Amino acid sequence: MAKELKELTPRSVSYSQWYQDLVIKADLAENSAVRGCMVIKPYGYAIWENMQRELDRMFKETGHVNAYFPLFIPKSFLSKEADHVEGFAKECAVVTHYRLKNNPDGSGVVVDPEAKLEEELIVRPTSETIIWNTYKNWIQSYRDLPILCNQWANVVRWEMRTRLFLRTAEFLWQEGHTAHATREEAEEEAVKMLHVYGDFAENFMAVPVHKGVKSANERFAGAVETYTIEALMQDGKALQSGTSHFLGQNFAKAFDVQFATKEGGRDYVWATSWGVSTRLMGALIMSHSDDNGLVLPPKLAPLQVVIVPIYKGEEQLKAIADKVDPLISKLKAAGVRVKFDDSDNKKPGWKFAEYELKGVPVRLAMGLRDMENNTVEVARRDTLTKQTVSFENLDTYLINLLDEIQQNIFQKAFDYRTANTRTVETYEEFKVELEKGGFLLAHWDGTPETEELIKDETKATIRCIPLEGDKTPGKCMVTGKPSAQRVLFARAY
RNA sequence: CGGGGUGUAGCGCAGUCCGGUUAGCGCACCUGGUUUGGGACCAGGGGGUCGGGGGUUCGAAUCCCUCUACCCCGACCA
Repeated sequence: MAKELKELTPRSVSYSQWYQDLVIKADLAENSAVRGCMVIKPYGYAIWENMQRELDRMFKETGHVNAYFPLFIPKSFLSKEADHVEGFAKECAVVTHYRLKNNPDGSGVVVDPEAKLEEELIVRPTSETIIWNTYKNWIQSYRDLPILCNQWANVVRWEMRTRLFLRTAEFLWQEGHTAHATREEAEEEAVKMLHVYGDFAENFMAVPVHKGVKSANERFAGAVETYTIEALMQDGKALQSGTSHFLGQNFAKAFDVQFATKEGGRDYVWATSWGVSTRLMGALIMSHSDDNGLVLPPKLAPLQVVIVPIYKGEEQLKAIADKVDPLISKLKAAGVRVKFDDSDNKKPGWKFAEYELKGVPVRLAMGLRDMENNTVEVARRDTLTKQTVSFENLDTYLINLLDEIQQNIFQKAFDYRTANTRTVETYEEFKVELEKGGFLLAHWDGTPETEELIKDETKATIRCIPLEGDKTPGKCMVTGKPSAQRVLFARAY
């Protein structure tokens, strides 16, 4: 009975329902009173904070600094870069007034028609325009370059159809915006940040990603080149998990940002921007979790080890607490996030199920039997296995185990991706294989028309032109025209 | 924005077709007791504008209109 309350829809029944159930039941987020906007709950936010902390560290290690730019963007700014406005205009929230007043009929408040803004403000869908308008004032000479700023912010893109974390009208992200004196330096920056994202995804989220270049159709509005990391979810669909853009001089020209070169000339500044969002939460959930709940990689889990005492009466609980206390101190000193759950209003079995649902990597159970034998029961979330382990040097054992779990989770995801990445030669074969899900490596003639045709007929898109791997040329599977290398196709979120 | 579905206590649902005393059940919650190695049990208790508004009727959770939110499938996008 009670079991059904927490039970998730199995992935085999409905993957999207499973995802929805999991986000809600693991207490990560919920829908809000505002359509399309979510409330990120403390447990979900704790995971996001762990992501932020690590990414922020990586950004700073690569020379970046944080700053903050306004939420509102003058409407006129957006229209300065033609492709950019084209890409975002359809999903912008607009502020038109700055005051409310009491409705004369007493039914609450209404917008005061007299408080109309001189120029309407856009709620940022991304900040390139306001930032380049600002950078214009910061940059006079090559000596002012590079500028390597990042901001942690919220953005709004008015979406028709939303899904918790994967696509919401408002989301949290970071956006890096850099300005450089040379084309080469900006291109290097864009690629460097792509690799930072790739490292983060693989080493912290334990999500293997393909790094590559977007085709023209999929490129960021206003970019010269868009780099992407693409992950594969358990249902065989791809998820774009982070992008890094080489913006060329497009924004510098739109906002007239020029600088005095070393050689005494004048040139437009070269730019990049790059971002990852709370969508990463979706990637994390859909990469590892199972029908019992979340599976979190130890490096991002808010709680890494939970200790559940099994006892009768106060004395036994006290004895167990005294026994594990030094262990907890040692683990904490080693930086392990550990909790001793001595709450008395839930039975051990309930706690076991709950911590499984929440994806805590390691659970220890300790009762009278263990006290007598100087052992503890260690349960792994990733494999759902249990083992009785000696209490001696348990801290070292657990620290190693967390490492092993991190590795294992990555390896599982990696093997899944390998098993679901196939090379196809013909368009017929492509259509057949596509139905099985996963990534398909195929030759493409490089034209937007062919990509569009494939998308219309199969719903598959080019996720990226991989930077690594097989670079052998061939012939386009659709047109037979020359292809420089195989590209990565999939149906995507 | 099109097609379909759902909205009844904090959560999950029954009741709606065929209108009729006081709207039920499970979980959760509160009190007391017994329990504690995989979601404990007994007894007692509290909690509802039946998604909102309007209409039909002597009478509406139930019938009609309308709005709204969420979910699924499409079109569009991170």
